[in-house]
Formats: sequence, C-alpha cells, structure tokens
Amino acid sequence: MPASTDRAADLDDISFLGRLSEALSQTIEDQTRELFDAAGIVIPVRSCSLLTALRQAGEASAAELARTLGQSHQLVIQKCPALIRLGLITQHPDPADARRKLFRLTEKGQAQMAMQDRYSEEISEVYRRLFEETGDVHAMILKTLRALKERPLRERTPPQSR
Amino acid sequence: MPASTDRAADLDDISFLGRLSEALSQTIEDQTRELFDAAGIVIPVRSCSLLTALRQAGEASAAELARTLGQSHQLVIQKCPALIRLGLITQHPDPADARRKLFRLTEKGQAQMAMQDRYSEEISEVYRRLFEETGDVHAMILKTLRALKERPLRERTPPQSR
DNA sequence: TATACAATATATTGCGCAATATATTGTATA
DNA sequence: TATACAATATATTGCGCAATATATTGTATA
Repeated sequence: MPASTDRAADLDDISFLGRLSEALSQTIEDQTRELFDAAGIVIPVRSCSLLTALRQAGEASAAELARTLGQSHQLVIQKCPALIRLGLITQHPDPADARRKLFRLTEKGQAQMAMQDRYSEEISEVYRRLFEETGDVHAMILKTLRALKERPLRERTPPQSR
Repeated sequence: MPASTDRAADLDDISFLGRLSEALSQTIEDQTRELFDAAGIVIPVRSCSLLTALRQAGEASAAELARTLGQSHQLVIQKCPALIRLGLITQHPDPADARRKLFRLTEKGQAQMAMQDRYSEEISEVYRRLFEETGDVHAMILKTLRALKERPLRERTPPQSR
C-alpha cells in the first residue's frame, strides 16, 4: 500500500507537486516494465528512446545519440554497456575517426524493437483513452514546464522582508 | 539548453509521459533549491517532508517517520546522517526501547523550518497562480495516478496476437 | 609543422532511491 | 522460562542520473 501519494499533499506544501510528478513518472516506468516483462521484451524502459534513436540513425556514436536525445553523452555511455550485455547493441570503432565508437542494433535488438513497436501503438491508444478519462495530463505538464522555464519559482516569489 | 523536453515527445512513444513528469519533478526540485539557496535555507529539498513530520511529532524514530511519510524506513535512515551533519536534527537512544533511536529538531533545524514556513505560504500562492495560468496540473496528475493504480497499463493493453 | 583547441570516450564521485540481508532488542505465546 | 516472531536500525548492492576530471584523437590556426 503506497498511499504516500495522498498523504504527500497535506504534509509538505513546498514540494508536493514535485513528488507527485515523480510518483507519476515512477508508476509509468514500473507499469511499462510490467508490460514489457509480460510480453518478453527485455529492453530497459529508460533506454527505449536511445534504441529508437539508434534504430533511426542506423549507426551512431555516443555523442551523436546524446545530441539527438538531448541527454549528456556521459549518460549514454553509461547505459550502453548494459545494452551490450543484453545483446541489443554492438560497438565498433569508427574506421574514419579513432576517437569515436559506433553503436548499432543487433538482430536481437531489432527484433526486440519490433516487439516494442507492436505495443507502441497500443500504448498510445491507451494513453489517448486515459486522457479522455482524466484530461490531457501530457499537455498540461508541458504547459507547466514551459511556464516554469519561462519564469522560475524564484522570480515568482516576492522578496521576503526579514 | 535542455530542450530534451520538447524532443522527448516525438522520439519515444512509449514513455514520453514518464519522462515528461520526471522533467517536471526535476525542474521543481531545482527551482526550489535555487529559491532556498537565495534565502539561506540549507534544508535538502527532498527532506522537507521528513523535517515537517519530525517537527510535528516533536520526537520520532525512523520507523515512525517512515510510516508517517509513507516511505521505507531504510530511506529515512539513509537521509538522517546528512540532516545531522547539517545540524538540523539530533539523534538519541530511546530510554524506553533500546531498539529505537529518536530524532529531534535542533534549534537550527527549527529556525530553518521557520524560514521555510515564510516561503511556504508564498509558494502555495505561486502555485495557485500558476494553476490559474496553466490549469490545475496537481489535480490532474493525481487523477491520472489514481486511474493508473486502479487499472494499470498492463490491463489496459489488449493481449497481442503473436 | 607546432600548438591550441574541439570532440569524444571514459572514470570517479555523489545523490536519491529500491531491494535485500542481517543484527539487535522487545513481545507474545507455548 | 524458552522460543518464535515482530520491530527496529543498519549495511550492502545496484540503478539512473549529474558533475567533474582526464586521456585520446582530430582540426584549425599561427
């Protein structure tokens, strides 16, 4: 019984929204993992986008992937060993540039992505229906994020008289 | 330039909502940290609720705090050393039960919480105005979370024909 | 060509969390 | 009282991320 979700709101005024959105993120990851497990998909949920980008590129270095994903290349490099261990990708030195190592999906990786594809549409549809039920969280989070980047909490708080 | 927020949506259909809500959580934590820094509040943002619970209890063991917060007691125990190092709380053995150690706010901890209080109302107000601007994300995330706990993704996905 | 700089990959450290295992102490029950 | 169990605190390991530092290689410029 998690229940933390409900209690969180009353207990802590300052970061209730932060913890709530984290709970949503965690719940979605967990439930996606559950779905993948049931379907025999071994892809780490948090590496889906990396593999999608890699599939589209065909072949790419960590730095390229990082730029595509908007993540740090350190993070990409940190994830890759696990994906290699899972047999989803391989790593080759770039013959044209000794600094770079190129990643590529293996056959298994491609097969796994194909399995993921079959669920991808399904899941989009699930979310669409969910949003009809509860409202478009996606759009609203995006709007909130943009508002906060535009004008952060700091600027929205009047200076305190001490 | 993060920008990952925008690109995330197109790249990965399966967990776009997960990463978006995580981005919101992270943004809020970062901006709260920024606010605290500017105000001279040393409280770790993620320990606000712990300190709030402790203040209300006056004195409590890790297990009690964990129950109040809906977190694991391991997590509470892991956070406490940092709070002790910051001089915000102290730890005493429970004279009545040698298994337990009781935590209590120090004077500095109370002063810091008082500083946080001055911002607490402000921030609630900021969120209230933000929600007027962008809609009530809080309520909508809560609704989504409840819908997902009620009926997880797994159950919402029709069985695949393989 | 030599030198500075850019790009790339990588190691290390630390945070926050989850999961697991374990030691200690208290409590209930045979 | 003895024994099993519950409650509590804690250590250890691992994941995902950020931040920092560093080594290697390529590129541009003096």
